[in-house]
Amino acid sequence: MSRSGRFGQPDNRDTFSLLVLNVSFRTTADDLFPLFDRYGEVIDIYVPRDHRTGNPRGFAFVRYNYEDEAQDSVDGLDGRKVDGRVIMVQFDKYGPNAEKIHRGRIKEENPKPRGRFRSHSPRRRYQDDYRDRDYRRRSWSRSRERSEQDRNRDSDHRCHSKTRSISPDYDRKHSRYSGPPAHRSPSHSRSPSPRRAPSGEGTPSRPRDRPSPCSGNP
DNA sequence: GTTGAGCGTT
Repeated sequence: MSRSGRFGQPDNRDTFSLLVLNVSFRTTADDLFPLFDRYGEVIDIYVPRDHRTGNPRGFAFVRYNYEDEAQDSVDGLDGRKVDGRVIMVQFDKYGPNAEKIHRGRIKEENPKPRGRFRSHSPRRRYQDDYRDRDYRRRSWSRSRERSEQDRNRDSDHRCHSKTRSISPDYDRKHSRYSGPPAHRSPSHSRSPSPRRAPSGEGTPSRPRDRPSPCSGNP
């Protein structure tokens, strides 16, 4: 629940979401509530956190009922120092009302760029990013092939400097921690491990299946 | 425990 206390039911349909960037890691929704509530009625405030550490990511989302209040909040809180950090308030580009923001009078009512903190913030257009992001996702198929090649090359490069002085036994014992890069992914579904020793010899390594290019390659 | 461009959960 994004309710930070007395927040009612947030309506994503008629509400305007504001993105607050440059927020201190210690700043919470409760700290931003009195600040944004001054310029208008805050519907809801949400501060995304990291799933790994649980720490805030450094930005928050503020929802308003009317764009007027949102714009007023942006004009008033944008560039304001909060918790010793200068925050940047701007409209979200992913919200349902993103189009209204672009075609709305928000842009017209702001003909004079304050140029206070936007000068050193060369943020790219999200429209292009959105398309670019989709393009990257489709390139994942080819990314896999490149991954194998890179890995192969890495193996070759390693046999020229390290594997040379290390015994296979030593590598095998420590191969569990420094060998497979997927040791950090507990998900079994993600790592099907297509190449696994069919014989239960108890040797995770496959010296026979994968001959060393150093010795078998003059 | 850290960090500093960016886009979010029941």
